[in-house]
Amino acid sequence: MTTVDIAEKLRDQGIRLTPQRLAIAEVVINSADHPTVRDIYSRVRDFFPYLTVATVYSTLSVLERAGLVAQLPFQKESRYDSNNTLHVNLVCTKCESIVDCDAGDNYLEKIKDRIQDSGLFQNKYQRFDIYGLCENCLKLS
Amino acid sequence: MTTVDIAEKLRDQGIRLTPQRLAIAEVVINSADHPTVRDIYSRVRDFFPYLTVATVYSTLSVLERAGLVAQLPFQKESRYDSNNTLHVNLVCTKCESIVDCDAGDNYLEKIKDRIQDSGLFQNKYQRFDIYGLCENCLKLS
DNA sequence: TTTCATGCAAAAGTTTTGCAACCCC
DNA sequence: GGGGTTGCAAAACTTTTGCATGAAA
Repeated sequence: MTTVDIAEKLRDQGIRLTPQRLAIAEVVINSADHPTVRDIYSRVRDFFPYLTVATVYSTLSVLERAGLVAQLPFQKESRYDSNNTLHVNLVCTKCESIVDCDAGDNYLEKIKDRIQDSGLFQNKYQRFDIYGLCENCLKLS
Repeated sequence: MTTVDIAEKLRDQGIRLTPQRLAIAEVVINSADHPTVRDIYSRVRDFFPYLTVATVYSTLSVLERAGLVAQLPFQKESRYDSNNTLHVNLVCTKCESIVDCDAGDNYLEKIKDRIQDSGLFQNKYQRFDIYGLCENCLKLS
């Protein structure tokens, strides 16, 4: 996604536009590796040497409330996902890589629909992780 | 599950049996509310006043490695799940309750099978959370 | 007897908070 | 100009670690 598109998205959501925010949003949205806060901090810091982690945390919570990114808490630290479609995260327990994966046949939609239709719960968003070994770690073992 | 059954399970897994471990395992396995470490600590402490949180953490990691419980990291703190079947966690964003739910039609099994069959990933275990409003919070709103 | 768990204390690491200066709208 | 954001520092909290004592096998 281009810088201009991201700026427009932020404005659409009523988020005040600052250079730091734009840079942070750009890094998270254009990273497919589900970066940690330290990853994001480190990548954005190349452009804003005075940036602090507090600003990164603050911005990420703004982006999350706007629905642009999702926080994925893990045991050690959170990862961030900018894919807001219904998908599965394939989490490698060895190298800690995370890859998005389509579940196929609209299975996830069907599960959510059924729960919604029961009237016992009102769905907002979801997280589906499958833990195991990624292709690369499989080869190495 | 009875104390005797739990003791047997621990022994089967080669876990050294201590009164503290048995009590912690019993609390987690017989709690359907997905307790936090502090919840577990507080419940077991009634019986073992000298118990420390370090022991609770240590025991939980042993139980997790044995596959008896699953850790669910959240933003604030982890919750513990003793349901090792393929299910969905309905997580209320208002009252923070977590209720297990069957997905129906073996959808989860089908999704996992497809990923496994692709040969690109080797499944171990999974976590599927749906966030939203629980029945009770829906009524109150 | 040997090995491992417990309790206690301290450390580590992530995330949050408070506040003054500054920038966006 | 007004209100929200940044940067800096410190605090809060969960989780981990080290080590001596004590209990399980």
